[in-house]
Amino acid sequence: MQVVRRHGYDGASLAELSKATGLGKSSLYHYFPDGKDDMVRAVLEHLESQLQASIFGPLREAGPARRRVERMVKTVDAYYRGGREACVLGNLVLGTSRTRFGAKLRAIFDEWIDALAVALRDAGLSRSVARARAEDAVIRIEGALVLAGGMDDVSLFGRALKQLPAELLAPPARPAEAS
Amino acid sequence: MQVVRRHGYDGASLAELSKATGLGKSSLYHYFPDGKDDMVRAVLEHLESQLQASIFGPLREAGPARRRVERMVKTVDAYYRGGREACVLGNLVLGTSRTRFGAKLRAIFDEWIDALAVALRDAGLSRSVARARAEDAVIRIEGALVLAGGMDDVSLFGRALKQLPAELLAPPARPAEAS
DNA sequence: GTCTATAATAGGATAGAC
DNA sequence: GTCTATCCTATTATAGAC
Repeated sequence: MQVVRRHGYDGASLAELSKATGLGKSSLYHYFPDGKDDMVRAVLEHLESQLQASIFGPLREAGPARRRVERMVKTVDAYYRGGREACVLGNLVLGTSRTRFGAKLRAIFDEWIDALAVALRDAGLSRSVARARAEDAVIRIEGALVLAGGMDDVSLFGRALKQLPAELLAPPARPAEAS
Repeated sequence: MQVVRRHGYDGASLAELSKATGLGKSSLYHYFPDGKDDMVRAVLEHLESQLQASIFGPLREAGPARRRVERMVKTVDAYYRGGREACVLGNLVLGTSRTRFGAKLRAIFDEWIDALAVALRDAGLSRSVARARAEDAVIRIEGALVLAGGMDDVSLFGRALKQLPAELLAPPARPAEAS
């Protein structure tokens, strides 16, 4: 997963995957007979259950909505190491890997948005506002990772994360925000 | 530029660059003696002057700030073809290309944020709020491209762009927004 | 400046011994 | 299940004719 998140699909060579896992190429092909595609699929499966356990699940649990959102922010911050690590998903939204793994990528993004929207509904927001803000949150997180990486300034990521709870949980009175 | 924006650095092979430009490999090496790095540097130079002419410049021109921001949004929408095209910059914020072109990437993002902050200051916002919101705008644009790509739903990009002017030009009274 | 041809290497993938 | 050895292709890059 680290290799894919750092190099993307095309940049993740078998040599690097071998080094990172400690497995020789033959062992990799033993576990993943279909080659690199198979390995990246496994990365996405692993990522999905990781996210389910650490982010999506907690967002749906009982408890104050603000707490659940703040917990997500903390977990996200840790997961991306404060903006120093890139996003596996963002990295695979590119070139040929996008068409290869499109369905899974979409599913994971969707689970994320859904789980966050549940928390926002519990905070009293309408279904459509909750959905729109949940999308916005993911947009901000992914965008902040890109900009923090491009500017080589992780404080951009920290600031974006810090703003999230207030923006997401604000009263739904903002002008252009449709119900 | 199209090849780089669609495939990223690692995915942009000389074969594709040759096909896209209509130049044979030898011709490419004639114009770009240092190979692919040279070509991508040229892409970034070209992109920079394109953006200066079509986005950064107009953002700094005289005229109502709202108009200037709306014009940027329109140009951005056209440039990314409504979310169907990826971002060259976002694509190069990855793997080895990030360290190779880091300085240029940072410079271009910075010019963008600076130009936008000028417009926002003209709208009456303080220097620090203008800067923070300008960063936020770039974050949203890049993030919306990632999510629209990942979800295969360009309407996410359209919606994010549509919200931008109002969010950027809102009165600076929002709670957690430092001066 | 462009072409054909060709290096030289890295990349993905497989064979077969152990 | 792991190892060494190897294949094949794509890739970056160069040489030299035109």
